[in-house]
Amino acid sequence: MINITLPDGSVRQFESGVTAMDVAMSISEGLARNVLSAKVNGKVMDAMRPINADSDVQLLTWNDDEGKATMWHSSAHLMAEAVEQLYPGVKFGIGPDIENGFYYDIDFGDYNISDADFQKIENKMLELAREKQTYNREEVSKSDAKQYFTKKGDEYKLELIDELEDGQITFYKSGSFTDLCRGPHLPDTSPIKAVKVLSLAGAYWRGDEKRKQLTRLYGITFPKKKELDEYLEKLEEAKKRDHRKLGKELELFTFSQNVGQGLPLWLPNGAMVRERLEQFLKKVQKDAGYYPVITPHIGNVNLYKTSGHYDKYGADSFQPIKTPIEGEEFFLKPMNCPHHCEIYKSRPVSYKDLPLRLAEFGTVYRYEQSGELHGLTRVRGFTQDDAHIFCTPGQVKDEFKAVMAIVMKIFKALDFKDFIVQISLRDQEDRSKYIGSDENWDKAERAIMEVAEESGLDTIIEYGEAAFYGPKMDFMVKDALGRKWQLGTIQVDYNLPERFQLEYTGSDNEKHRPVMIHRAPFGSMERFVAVLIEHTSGKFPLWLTPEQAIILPISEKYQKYAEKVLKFLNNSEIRARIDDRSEKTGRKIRDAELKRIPFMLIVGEKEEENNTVSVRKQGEGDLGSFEMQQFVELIEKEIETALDTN
RNA sequence: GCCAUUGUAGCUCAGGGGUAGAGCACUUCCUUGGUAAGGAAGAGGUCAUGAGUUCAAAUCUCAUCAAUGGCUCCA
Repeated sequence: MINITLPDGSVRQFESGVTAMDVAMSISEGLARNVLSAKVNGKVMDAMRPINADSDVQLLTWNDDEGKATMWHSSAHLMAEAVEQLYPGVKFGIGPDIENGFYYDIDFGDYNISDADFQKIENKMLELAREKQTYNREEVSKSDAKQYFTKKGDEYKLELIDELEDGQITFYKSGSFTDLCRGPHLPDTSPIKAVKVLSLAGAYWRGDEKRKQLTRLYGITFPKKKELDEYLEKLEEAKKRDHRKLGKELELFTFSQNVGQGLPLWLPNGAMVRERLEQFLKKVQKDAGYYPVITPHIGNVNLYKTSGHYDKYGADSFQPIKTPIEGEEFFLKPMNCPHHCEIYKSRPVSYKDLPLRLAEFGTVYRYEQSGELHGLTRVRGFTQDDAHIFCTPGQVKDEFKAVMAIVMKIFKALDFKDFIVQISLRDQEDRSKYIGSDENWDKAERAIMEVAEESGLDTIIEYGEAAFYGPKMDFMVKDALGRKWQLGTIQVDYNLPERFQLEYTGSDNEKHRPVMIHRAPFGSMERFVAVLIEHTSGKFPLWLTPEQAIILPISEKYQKYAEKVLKFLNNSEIRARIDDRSEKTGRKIRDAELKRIPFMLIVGEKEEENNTVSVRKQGEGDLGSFEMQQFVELIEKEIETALDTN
């Protein structure tokens, strides 16, 4: 007999070889029906795997993330089986579960699959799922595994097997499909009641663009049809918050083929939002001891040879522009740091001048691959809220912390709560991607790790994500569709000061090398505004929004009074306008609501008599009657609360 | 850059080898209306661009450009 400990601490005795499913059955049949897999001593495995020793067992259902993962991974196998039956001879890459569903990378050979095939695949999957196919685990020797896939002619699986150790290889069979797989899987296909093949995309085998491109089929499954419908509806809702859609509707920005791909044109509304963000940060930076600088949009090629950008990115940049007579070459600047280094060098620096903080909203141009461009989040010309802090090695930590405080201040002012702090370090295996000595890198990485530790923020570490000149701390947020984007970034750099031979005179009267901190709290104005649009679905905070209030006269008779109200608001620095169209009030309200104007001031006979305004808040409705000064105070208070970041 | 899909009025979209369609937006007129669409009339398009097939191309073919979903990349 063995002891099985359940999550509530209770212990039950079973014969050795009991399965998690048996355990579930002993509790209730209903529970057993919902079990997808089980966590045994912290490891997720098949509910049908025998347990031979005392163990902690947690039964996993659709309510557990791991349970969902099991279901989706099994669904990937089901989709593969359906595809194999419909298109015999296809070969399979990998088919994992992902955050929302699963995918399978498939080599369809000559067949040109398109989304017209989805329905057919879905129907086949449902048909197979109804057969209640069991997922059978089988341990196989390396040679048997290779023999199976050699016979099948699946070179992708053979490549995967080659990298596995003999004795560690398992197959899972379900219906007519056998896959090389670690598991775990569902007991059988019966929980899969609703399926959707979502999209298809090319995906390089093993993520290597030099290798063959397979077709990646994305899908998702649910135990209930209703849940699938809800999921699809949620996706539709998310699309409504897409910044590209809202950017058009609210007239924030646009693109023109005549200007060029990835080169955003900011419309007046968008420019107003962006300018206010810039003003906000400028004030914060002024208080934090930054000096503004301004540098040109191009720089001599030699500047980038010095910085190392030329070697690293020269071939993948917009190519240099040349002077007609001398033939001198200039790059559109892809970064502001080389220019700022030259500013540092413009005069001798004493340790008393440090930290020197040079800030610039610098527009940079990068040649991004055409397939990568995406609304305002990935563009070819964008403005960084850049600054470079030159300091002594001893000042690095305090400066780094001060920058983090600025990032937090901004996130708080804009109510960004959902962000990930990522520490991006060197690739542990391949160091050829980086410039600078190991010693400098170690110093920089250590500094960031220490600051992160002391900050108490939850951080994740990603190896291989560092910039080529130094490690960084990135602030990541998700967009409406769950895609992750990097916004703010703070980078510690010992390398560029060396390349540019930056120096300061210390108190010992000797020359020393400063350390550079690159930082951009917003990251890029374009990307930040994009994410802000999606997070607020276009309802910008009151202090940012282009129009804070709109005055809606009930009829032309109250136009004069409306003008009086407007004048009062303008004198109080409130951005407002009158909707003087010959439309009914209901219509004016509807249009203002759709334009996300925070406050609607309805004025008619009543208001004119009492010298008041009727206030309606966007998305909330009627707030009642206010005196003008009262309304101004309402707005001022809301802004003050939002910007009170201390 | 690669794979797939798409490109018709300012926007959202229907249509489809034989004279270009709708709703909204826009303009004018009527209406002066109290918390999410008042009414009428009008104007607006080389059907992304270029070539080819055809008596005839917005429609079929090819190329180019751009957009969308991914992959790779991201200083």
